[in-house]
Parts: sequence; C-alpha cells; structure tokens
Amino acid sequence: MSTPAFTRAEPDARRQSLIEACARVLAQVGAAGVSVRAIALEAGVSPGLVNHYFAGIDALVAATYGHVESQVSEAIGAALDAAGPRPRARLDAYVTASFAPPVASGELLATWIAFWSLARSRPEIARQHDEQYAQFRTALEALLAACGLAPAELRHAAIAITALVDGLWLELCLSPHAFSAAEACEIARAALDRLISTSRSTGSDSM
Amino acid sequence: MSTPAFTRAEPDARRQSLIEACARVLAQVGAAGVSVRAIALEAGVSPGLVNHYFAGIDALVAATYGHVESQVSEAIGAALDAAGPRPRARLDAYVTASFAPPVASGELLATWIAFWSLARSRPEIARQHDEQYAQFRTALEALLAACGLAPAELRHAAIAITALVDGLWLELCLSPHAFSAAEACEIARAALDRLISTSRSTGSDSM
DNA sequence: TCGCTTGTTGGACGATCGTATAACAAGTGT
DNA sequence: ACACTTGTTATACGATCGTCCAACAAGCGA
Repeated sequence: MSTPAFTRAEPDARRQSLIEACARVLAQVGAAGVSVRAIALEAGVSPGLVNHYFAGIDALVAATYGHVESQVSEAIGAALDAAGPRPRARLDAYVTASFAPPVASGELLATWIAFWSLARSRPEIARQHDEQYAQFRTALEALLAACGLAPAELRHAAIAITALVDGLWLELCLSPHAFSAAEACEIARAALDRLISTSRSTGSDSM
Repeated sequence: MSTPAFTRAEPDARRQSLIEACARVLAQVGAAGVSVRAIALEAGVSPGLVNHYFAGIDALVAATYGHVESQVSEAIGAALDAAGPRPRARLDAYVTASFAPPVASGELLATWIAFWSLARSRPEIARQHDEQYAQFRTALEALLAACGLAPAELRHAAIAITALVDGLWLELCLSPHAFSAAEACEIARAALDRLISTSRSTGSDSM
C-alpha cells in the first residue's frame, strides 16, 4: 500500500489533462472513434471522471476545440510578435505560421472536423464557432488596415484572405501529397501581394 | 395479402436509393448520428439490406461521397456550359455555381465533413479524395490556361483559386450569418480579377 | 491522530451499434 | 401451375456506447 491508488489533482489541471487527452484521441482515431472510455484511458483516469468534469462528451469536445483554437491563436500571435512591427512582415508571418506545425497538422484537423460535425447539429457550438471566427477576422482586418488598405475594402479582403489561407490549410492537412507547406506559403504570399495592393496598380508600397 | 410485403428493385436502383438515403441522414443528423438502421429507415427498407449491398457503413459513406461529388461536378459543369465559350465568363460561372444551391448547402457540407472524418483514418478513402481533388484541379488549370495564364503559373493559380473558393464555400455553409452568398460571389470575383491578371499589368487579354 | 469532505474509482445499466444468418416471398423461366 | 433463384425481411448476437451511482481513499482541518 505504499503507492497511492490515485492522486488528487487540482480541478483546473484535471480538466486541462482531460481536454488534452481528448485532443490526442481525436487525432488518433478521428471524430467517429472518440468516446468517454478512450479519453479516460488516454488520460490515465477512470471513465466516470469524464462525466464528473464535463456535462457530456459534446461539452468536452467543445472545450477541446476552444483549447486548440487558443493554441492556434497563441502560435500565430507569437509568430506575429516575432515578425516585428512592419505590417506586411506580420501578414507574411501569419501565413508562414498557418502552414507550419503546430497549426498545420493532421491531428489539429481531426479536432477541427469533429467540431464542425458538432456545430452542424448544436446551435450553441455553432455560435462558439461564429464568435471565434469573427474575432479572428476582426484582428486580421486591423492588420490589413495597418497595411494601408482602404476601410471600405477591409471586410471583403479579410474574408478573402481568411478563406484562402483556410482553404490551403485544409487541403494541406487533408492530403499532404498534393502540395507542400513551402508551396502553400509561396502561393499564399503571391496571392496576398495581389490582393492587398491598392486598386491603382502601384506596386511600390511594401518592398 | 393483396399488397406485397416488399418490392424487388433493380440492383443499381436500390444501391442508388440507399446512397441518397445516406446523404439525407448525413444532412439531418450529421456524421456522428449516421447508422445502418437510420439509413435503412430513411430508405424504407430493412436494416439488413444495407449490408447486402455495401461491405460496411464506411463503404456506403464513401459511395455517398462519390455520388455527391459527381452531383457537384455536374452542377458546376452545367453552369459552365450555360456560360458560353468565353473563358472568363466560365470562370465566373464556376464561382457563382459554387455559392448557390445545390453546391452551397449545409446538407452537402455534412456529407463532406463525414467523408473528411473517414479520410483521416482510412487510406483508401484518402486516396479517393486525392484523386477527385486532383481531377478537379486539372480541369481548373485548363480553364485558367484558356484565360491566358502562363503555363508556369497554372498550377499555383489553380491551387490558390480552389483554396479560395473552398474556403469561402466552407465558411458560407458552416455559418451563413457571417456573410451572404452574394457577398461570397463578389469577393471571389474581385479576387479572381487580381489573381489571374498577368504579372505585367496589362488588362486587355480576355475582355 | 481522527473524522470529514470530495475527488476518484470501477462496475452496472439500458440503449444502440454493426454484423451475421435463417426464414420468407417476389419474380421468372419452364 | 410449379419450382427455383435471390432480393428482402426480421431477428439474434456480441460489442460498445453514454450515463449513473455506491463505495473507496486521499488530503486536509480540527
């Protein structure tokens, strides 16, 4: 009886470990294979503990999405900070970070897909997606404004760039053989050059 | 005993009806709620019949994806034909058709998400996705070549435009409140204008 | 040192899953 | 009119699901 049968953890730490275990399970077996027992096994705890911390499996997946999304935001934010103050350099950093680990990875895509699955049938989760997406787009609009875009063009440009990067990210994670991360970077950068240039074809603003 | 207990169907017709029932179930309950029994109930047949025509639920979902994908190709192909011979008009038709029913719809997204879920864990299904995607991109490259793009730029331009349209399509289906289909059209058209213009800023090649 | 709180365990429960299979009947050729 | 083929049904089976709950023990205050 020298080794304890289990160890008590801080509620927040335990929640966090369950969330991370859920992310690992999602990455390994996908959205279809995720279950309370698999998550508990991955976290090294009893199955009953999952229901003690989360109302249900859906709530845990939603919390996992929130955690993964904040991880992505953090990684991109760090890349932006490392890029310095120049707006165009920060925009490039956003693109580069989007196509490199940990943002671009099949494991992350699994979590995203599972969340999209839930969002289609659960209005509350759909709202969580909408809010996080709108928040990210607002930040991108601020960055584009710093790049010199006209206020009237900000909204559409942010939507277009978000869609482009997300589309490249999705396909890159889903089938890595179609094109490489370096190619995705190059494609996105070239497209950005054309998308954020002012309508009057002056091409001497950023470099 | 005047009404028959069941009616015998042509094997191909029965397969087709099961595929369509699977698509409806996917649209209604999502990837998580799809099951042999739900599909059989939707198709009005016995549960055992599903396994009589398909090796398993995964095979049926894969077949459903193939069917839905061909429906999308057909819808876009029809839009291209209706647009006439001018390459730029055909490109615009591709964009317009991508953001209108039946291509842009939450039900279709449900099928896509279910298929992505499977593709992450089943290599054979991942290969099916790769092939269909590569095929579509090749067709787009041909259209871009007709628009006057240099051969060296075709590959990257096709990847960029596919990613842009897919990203807009995904977000439009996932959260219709963020922006409208008309806005998606406008954004994609404006981006296309900038993406397919030749590097030397001559704007008089196609119109 | 002892008792209390509560995080944690581990199994029970009913529901539902995918699959397999025997019985049935519809349609066809003879 | 009859037998045969086979599409179709209905059910049974084992596995696994999410949920629940009573018992246990780890850590803390008295």
